[in-house]
Amino acid sequence: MDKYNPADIEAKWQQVWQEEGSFDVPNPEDPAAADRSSKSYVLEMLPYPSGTLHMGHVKNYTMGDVIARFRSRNGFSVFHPMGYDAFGLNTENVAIKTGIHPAELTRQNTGNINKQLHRLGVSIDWSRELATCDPEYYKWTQYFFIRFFERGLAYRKEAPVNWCPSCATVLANEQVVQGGCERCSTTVEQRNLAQWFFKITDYAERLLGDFSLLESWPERVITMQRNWIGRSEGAEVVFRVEELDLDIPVFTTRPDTLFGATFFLLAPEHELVGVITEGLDEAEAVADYVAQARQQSMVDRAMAEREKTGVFTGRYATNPVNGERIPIYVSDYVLMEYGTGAIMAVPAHDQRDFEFARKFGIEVRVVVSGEGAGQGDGESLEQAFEEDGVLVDSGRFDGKGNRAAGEEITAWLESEGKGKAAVSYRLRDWLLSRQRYWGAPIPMVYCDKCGIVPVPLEELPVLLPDVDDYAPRGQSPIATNEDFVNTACPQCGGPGRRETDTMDTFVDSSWYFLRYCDPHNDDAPFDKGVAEYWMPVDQYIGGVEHAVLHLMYARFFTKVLYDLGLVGFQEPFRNLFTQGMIHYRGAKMSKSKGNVINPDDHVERYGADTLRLYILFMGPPELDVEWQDQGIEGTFRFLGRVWRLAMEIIEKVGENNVTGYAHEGEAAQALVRKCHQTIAKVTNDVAERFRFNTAISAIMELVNDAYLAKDELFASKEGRGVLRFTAETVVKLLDPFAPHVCAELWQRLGNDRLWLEPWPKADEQFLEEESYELVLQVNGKLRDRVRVPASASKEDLLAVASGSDKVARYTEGKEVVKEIVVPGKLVNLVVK
RNA sequence: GCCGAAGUGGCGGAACUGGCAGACGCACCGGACUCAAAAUCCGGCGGGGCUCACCCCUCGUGUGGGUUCGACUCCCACCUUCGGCACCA
Repeated sequence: MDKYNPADIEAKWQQVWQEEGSFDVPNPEDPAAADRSSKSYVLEMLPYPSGTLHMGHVKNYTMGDVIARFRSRNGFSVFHPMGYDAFGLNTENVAIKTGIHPAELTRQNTGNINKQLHRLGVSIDWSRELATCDPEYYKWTQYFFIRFFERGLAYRKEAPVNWCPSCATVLANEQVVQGGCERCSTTVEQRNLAQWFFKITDYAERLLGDFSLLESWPERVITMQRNWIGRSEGAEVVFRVEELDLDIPVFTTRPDTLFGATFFLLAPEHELVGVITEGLDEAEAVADYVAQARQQSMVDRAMAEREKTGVFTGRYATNPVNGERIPIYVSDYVLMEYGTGAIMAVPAHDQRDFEFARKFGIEVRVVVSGEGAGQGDGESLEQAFEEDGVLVDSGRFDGKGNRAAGEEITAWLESEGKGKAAVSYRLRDWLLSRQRYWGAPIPMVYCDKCGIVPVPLEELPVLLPDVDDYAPRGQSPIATNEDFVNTACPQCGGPGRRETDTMDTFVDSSWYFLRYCDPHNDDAPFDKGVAEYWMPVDQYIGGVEHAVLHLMYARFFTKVLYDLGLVGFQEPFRNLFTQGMIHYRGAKMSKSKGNVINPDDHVERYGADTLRLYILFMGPPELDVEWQDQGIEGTFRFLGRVWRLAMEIIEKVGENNVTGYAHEGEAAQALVRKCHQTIAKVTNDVAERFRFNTAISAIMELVNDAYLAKDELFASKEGRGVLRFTAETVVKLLDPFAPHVCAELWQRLGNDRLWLEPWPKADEQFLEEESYELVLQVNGKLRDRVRVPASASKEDLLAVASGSDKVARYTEGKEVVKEIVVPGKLVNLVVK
């Protein structure tokens, strides 16, 4: 008997798949007329080519491959493409260090990943492979940028932005994690810079509302996006500055507390700070405070525990509900980026305002009275009362519930022209310009006469020029390339200067799933009809770390494309699965912790099939799991066991000995039944639940049963038929997980291409057992088990129960007060 | 502080709709094969107790309560771990 030798087997089948293009799917001739019901777009998040794949990638692509292969064998036309998120800082930083051109590094890295994916046996349509750094790709990224610009969805403005001093570039809000840079953790600084933004805030409402269009997304991802968008309902209320002809609007979620406003606050960056203090004695102190506030980092400013600071402006505002004059202060706990940058302060009912008022000796006036802490006056209050209650000291709204009163007050203000209901979002616009080299150039030209002018669409792509030095200096390295920078204004033909910033790589990855549909199209980013045919992605798989980054950006992009009439759907990913991470030695794998496991080593030692199988067998795919060095040994042993079982059957049964299967005899019948039960379980686990770990364990059980029964079964003709059927079933079921060894065994069993073979179907008649083990309980405690025929009636079961000696031992001399009979399961006698 | 997920043998995990807790795998122990070892095949493997190899009893799914004939599963409170948000008005 040949030994199980994964190296030979895997190379052999990978070559077949590559030469035959086994997983390539052509676009339909007439996409509009084509039947979409049998297509399935299976997609894993595309890799960033930073050298080699790590275990997280292996898990990601193996899971996707199992689903793709499973669906394919279930009759779906599976669309399973692959590409590379090839622009970006990692590559650029390596380029700076080594002096090798980023394009060359990318070529090496993508080539390497391509090889690794082939070695893992992932079933991909390689004819659609793409890299986002190819001009044929980023041409269309630039094209979208211009279309966004024309719609007013891409704009340039000067604003305080996040600056990472280590990466020497600005970052989007989503890329700042706990005050640090997402990539390098360096503390992010605030700088006032002119930058390009996408107006994602215009889509806040749709990004929230369209969750209803999704079929199956993890609840926590939706929650994370909800939190990130941070929608708050409330009111915009206008306060008038005394003596000046100035109205300042504020946003509040608590219009019910308006009568308790005892002061007014402006953010230090508020444009009216200078205006209202002009000519006053307080002007200097205010200016000092503002300057101080500006120097603070965003992290420091965002600390909730910090003591409140502020300064009086010398001006007063008029409260629109009661005409009261309240002092205007400037304080850094008011954020310019949220709401209107100004707030009304109600110290009795907002903890932050309360702290400020106590420090500055401002009146605390209770206007909502509630249970417990809500009793008492402002003087005795120890902290703000933020709960619901009844309004007091609020004019004609006294005695009303605060929630309802809030709505009435808002309506009243609206009729007076002093306010209106309003919604505010935490979400900020997406800052997409980067002062770095390795990205798609922003296709814009600055002209002294015409201003900002987009490059004409027919002149795209704006190619990324070569430079000598990629080191970041606060502006993109391409700014030093005069040939690139100097150009003619597309509008007036006069001298113009090109934009030298490049795009955030998240722009590139916001539409790649569309390009796969039509990757070689030179005339358009994609053919609308073809995209309509394949899209949306039926199953998207990736890491949860992209919950508010890639996944939200891609949703936004798709909605804009929908509005532009380029696609007919509003959500790109119908179903999302987020995989858990693989930990090693108690921590997530990272180079800095030195606990990285290289997949290549394991492929070399055990083969791709073993690695794939182990990674899925470790635990439920959505949970974080711990890599165990000895664990993989077990899966390798299992594949060896499968191999020996199949080979023994091939040798002893012969290729065409018995084609069907009979099931005379108890052992034969039991094994046939087990085969069908396993088919049913594996099918359900893979299709409905993505529970690959239990699917694999079910196959292991079948193999174990076959080992125990085989010596007896080899003796008879029926037995041999059953064994052949068992071997074929195991191979068919294991194929999505371990495709190479299964393809090989399938061939040795005398068949052809396994990946074209229909998925097996469980025969109902074998699923039902003829008898089962009935559990007998007394007062809910297990006392006996008895085998009973499946057809037994409730009465029969009761009779069995009372016939049991063990049960009798516990019911003796007691009164049976209740009999619970669950056919198929148990009988429970309740006694007193 | 708010929101969410998770806590089961020595370990990873199973038990899908409340019904035999611990499937499957790892580790460990024993047996077969062998001159021997490895590999392989077979068996055992939560704790405690007993008239201790057979059988039987009892406790046991983070902690404390509750609902139920019956709870790993449902409800309440708490503890721990992980993740998200957090001076967002």
